[in-house]
Amino acid sequence: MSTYQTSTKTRQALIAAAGQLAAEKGFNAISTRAIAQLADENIGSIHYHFGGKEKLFEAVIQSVARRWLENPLKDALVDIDLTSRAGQAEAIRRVIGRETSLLFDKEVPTWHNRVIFQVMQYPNPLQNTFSSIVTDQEREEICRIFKAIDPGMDDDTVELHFLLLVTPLISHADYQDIILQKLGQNEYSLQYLQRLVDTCTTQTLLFFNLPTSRNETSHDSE
Amino acid sequence: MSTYQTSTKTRQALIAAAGQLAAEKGFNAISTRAIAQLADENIGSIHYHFGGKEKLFEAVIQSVARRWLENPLKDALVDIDLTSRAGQAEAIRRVIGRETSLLFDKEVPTWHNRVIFQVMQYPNPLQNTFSSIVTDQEREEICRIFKAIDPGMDDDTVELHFLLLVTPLISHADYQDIILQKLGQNEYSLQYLQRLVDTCTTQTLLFFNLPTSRNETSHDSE
DNA sequence: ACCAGATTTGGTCAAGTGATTAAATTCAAG
DNA sequence: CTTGAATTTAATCACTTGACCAAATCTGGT
Repeated sequence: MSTYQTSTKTRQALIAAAGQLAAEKGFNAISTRAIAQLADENIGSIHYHFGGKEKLFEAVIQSVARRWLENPLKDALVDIDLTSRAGQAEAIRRVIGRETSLLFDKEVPTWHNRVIFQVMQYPNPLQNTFSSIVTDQEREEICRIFKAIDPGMDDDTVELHFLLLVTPLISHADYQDIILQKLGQNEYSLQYLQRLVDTCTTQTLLFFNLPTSRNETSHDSE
Repeated sequence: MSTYQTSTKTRQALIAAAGQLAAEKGFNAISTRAIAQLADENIGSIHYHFGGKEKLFEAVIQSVARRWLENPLKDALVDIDLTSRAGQAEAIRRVIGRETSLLFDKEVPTWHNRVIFQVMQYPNPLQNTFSSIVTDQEREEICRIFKAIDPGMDDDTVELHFLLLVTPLISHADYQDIILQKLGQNEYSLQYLQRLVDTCTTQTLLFFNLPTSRNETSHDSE
């Protein structure tokens, strides 16, 4: 009747193991046996708990997506007046800040980000799952900001600026290993992340001639 | 004796097929049989011509890297005076322009870029192959530019700006399929690429307070 | 036309694949 | 403590994997 205590533990172990391996080798390249072994669970459990390999992968995506679902971008922007230049600048700042927090939160297992990008690389069913849950809403909100900054902007240009805003962050998550190797660190330092956020923000604000300081309207560098 | 005509044709067919499949599913997820079938060659040929699956993959990387090897960044910058603000600006312009050409050249099979990023995602032997051939030199040249722009810049900051310069382009190549889908096109239009280049360039030049027009020297006090 | 070496072919091999299931085990509720 | 459902286990299924090889075929030089 009721569920066992061990049940959710087994599920979580399998999800974590699958995510970890998928992050490393890609979803196409991992076997149920490898997952079960890493999770220290039986192979049959995958079929029992999830109904098969593919369903397990769906659960992995859901698990990763939860972080975004719990922090809707819309909520973070709800108090902002997009008609003022200062409000627009603040919106840009929050978008970059929030995305950075979500991507580089030290609480989050390192495989989370990589799983996302494994999935987004090439059209596949899992990609649709994640897009429809997360990416689409994000894009919509961010595009709304750009439309407010320049109402005459055509759709392609909006998409371009959306991409220019998020790709540096995405790449930093995507290529975390190589980048950290070059930086000689084993995780992004707070200073580095702060500088990343600041530089991205400033570049965007400068480009749109928005106030770079929260209190002023004129623009100055550094 | 001499080699047969069909030999290189077979090799090329296998490399192309392997690249195509690796672009789609990743190097870890493709089989020699699938490669041989797509190439319309016999499975045994892979072992005969390359000595095994892994060696074939090495050849794929070599094949992709050739484009960069034939266009060294150093050559593109050889006539630039990095001590002048105008020269620094021109250097930035050339870096972005050249990288865009290399990445989005319509002559190049679409699988080339994706293979690169499949390989760069996670530490593996193929990654070292590509890094040592291509990435390391690129980074060194670009970092030289930033050191010229601001000699006081520390190494981490140089790396950061190196990344901010190239990641928008890389992501555009990396996530080509999703982006094009959103743009409703099947390849990047010249206008879009031009706007991408211009925007990236302008953002960087504005940030470093470099002259954004080729004829001016600098339009601000320093 | 002929030959020697280059290439291709089709097949075998052990190892690994995902799915499935019956049997064994564990646990919460009565 | 008993009971019956929830969970775990280990084994089997048909199938694919990369490597390898001996035989067959092809090709360029003579």
